[in-house]
Amino acid sequence: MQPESRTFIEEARRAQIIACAIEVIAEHGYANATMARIAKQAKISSGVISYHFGGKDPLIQAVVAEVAKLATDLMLPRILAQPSATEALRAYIEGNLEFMRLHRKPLLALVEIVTHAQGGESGPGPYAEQAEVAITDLEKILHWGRQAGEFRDFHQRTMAIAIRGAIDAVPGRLFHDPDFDLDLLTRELVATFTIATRRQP
Amino acid sequence: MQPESRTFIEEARRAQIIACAIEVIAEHGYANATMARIAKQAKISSGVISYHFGGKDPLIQAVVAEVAKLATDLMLPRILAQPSATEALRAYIEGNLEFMRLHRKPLLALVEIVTHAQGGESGPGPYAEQAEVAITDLEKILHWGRQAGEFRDFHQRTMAIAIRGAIDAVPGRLFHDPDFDLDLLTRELVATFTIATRRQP
DNA sequence: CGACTTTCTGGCTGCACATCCAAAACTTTA
DNA sequence: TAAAGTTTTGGATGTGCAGCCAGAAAGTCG
Repeated sequence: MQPESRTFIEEARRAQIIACAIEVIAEHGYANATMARIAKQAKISSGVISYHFGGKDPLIQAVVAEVAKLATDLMLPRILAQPSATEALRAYIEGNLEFMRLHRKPLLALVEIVTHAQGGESGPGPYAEQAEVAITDLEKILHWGRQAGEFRDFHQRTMAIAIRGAIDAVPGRLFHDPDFDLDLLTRELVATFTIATRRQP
Repeated sequence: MQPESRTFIEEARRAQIIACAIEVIAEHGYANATMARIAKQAKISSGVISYHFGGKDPLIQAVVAEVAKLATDLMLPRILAQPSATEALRAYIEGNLEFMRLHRKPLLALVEIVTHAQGGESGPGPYAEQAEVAITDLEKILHWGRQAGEFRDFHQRTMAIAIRGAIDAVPGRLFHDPDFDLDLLTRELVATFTIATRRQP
């Protein structure tokens, strides 16, 4: 069913259920996020979720789409506005960490889903592609900097993996230590990778 | 029951079951690693596992202990043998990636367990401490380099998080892309963090 | 107001799983 | 070899879950 053809009630319910799913997953972890629990959070019967989404998997997918949209909307414009690759890299790192500050719970929910969800058997997992895209996008910035002569001669893919790895490690820290100094962390990460990528004297 | 007081059969069974658990978890993922499946892999009845380990949780703990021991035995001597912090950091990164090469399956199993296991509710999770220790150990190397004047003036904890994040991102890549060039990755990661940490001219 | 559609409820069903257990098979001891 | 101990089997039990459905409630339109 397309968004345009949805009732007002339909839209409201979907939004409410997605919000409650995010809340429950972020607070109690993916494994404890049962249909019943999400329904209880929304103060509705669990059948309603099946009615509007068709099952648990589609609901989870909707949550992922929602959070991914939030993140893209926040970060993409910032990155594209930069005049140089060095500044784009800075904006990339800052944007990621800013998102963690502004949307803690949605981010935690996303991380829970991406790390815990799996589509039967050892296969790539349903969100491997998402991770791959994140790496490739970052590689584009690095490529830009290499072309422009701003960066030193490193292996793009490895550098992309290192940077994303460092960023992806933050939610876990944030989760277990809420008093984490994100500003400090942001400054230090930007400094570290600016030094690590720049053309050496 | 202490290791010394265990029968020959007891020891053999425990080792066999742990090996099979590693195999199953690494090949099929934590979620698909049921008692029945591990038992089938070992060609025994599932009751035997309960008999020797007392349940699933203790088995998983035993697996973690086993792999952690493997890793420590490989890496610690290498790191302690280095004459400078810079070389210790190199040995740390190389040791970690060498471990991934030599013990792919045990490592995958460990990662699966650490990311998927959880002890009810949102609490710290049973292996949060393990991760914390890994960070703290790395901080010791960084502290050494700072004291010795080899490294620049960065925030130790953030740098430790970045380095571990980069290393921890590798298993995921390795898992979905077995033809990954680990040698290249190792060289590049060492180069990147050597540059990122060294005293700037 | 009625017919009709959309939305919701609460409980039922079936499945996958860890755990438990009684008895069988095996091993050690005397 | 018999008795006592250990190990293994295979199935029974109970739990927690997603999905399903019959009917109730709420909303819409002539």
